Amino acid sequence: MSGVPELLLLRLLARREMYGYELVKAIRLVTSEAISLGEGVVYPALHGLERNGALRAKRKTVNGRARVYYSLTAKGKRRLERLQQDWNRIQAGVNASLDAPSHA
Amino acid sequence: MSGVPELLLLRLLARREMYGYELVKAIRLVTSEAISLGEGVVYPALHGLERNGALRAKRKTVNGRARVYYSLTAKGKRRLERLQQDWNRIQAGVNASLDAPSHA
DNA sequence: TGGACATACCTCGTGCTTCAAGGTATAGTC
DNA sequence: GACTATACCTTGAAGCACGAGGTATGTCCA
Repeated sequence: MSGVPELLLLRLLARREMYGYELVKAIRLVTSEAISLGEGVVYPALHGLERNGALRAKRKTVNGRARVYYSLTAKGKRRLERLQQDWNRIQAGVNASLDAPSHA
Repeated sequence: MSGVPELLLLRLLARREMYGYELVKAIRLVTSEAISLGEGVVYPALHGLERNGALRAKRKTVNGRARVYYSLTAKGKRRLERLQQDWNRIQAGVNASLDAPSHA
């Protein structure tokens, strides 16, 4: 039903490559604290997306810190588009319910 | 994260009392097929909401058919308001992420 | 020197939600 | 007598999300 975490990750990574820890903070920031995904959600999600070919991982060391940068593959782009459609569909459905008249 | 099914059920029941089978069809109808909750989702959800005092159940027989009508309690109304706020928060967060600029 | 804090990665166990599939029974229709 | 619609329900499996924990390095300050 949800898949929101995956959608957010893919969307951010569609713009530029980022690493896990950065994504955790970026999501809090972009959503003005409305959504806060813990590391326990983000890391497993990234591994899963890499495993099924939606993401590509690249290891880099910056300031003596090991980072794992992720970027979207073609498959990941397709997946993002589909999740985005799903989200729009659900959003429309829920909002219709919230606004709906007392019903016929 | 989600709680969408619960939100939809409470929202519909806030307008008028309804029974399970009716709710299943109403959700499909109101959301133009965008969201379709099976009976395996709806019945357990209703039972759970009744158990914790958000709903009141009333048995009626109509046309020889046994129906269980549900209506909101005061507690259910409060729960609905909270879920609705959560939903708005999440919706805003996700949409902000979708629109967000490439980031600073 | 050592303590605290931020950075950066990770896993594990638990529990909740959701789903599809199946099961019962009555009423109406052909 | 068979099929469809109404109406209720449970169960088992799968997927998701979360908090709590664990490791290690760099920085800053006292």
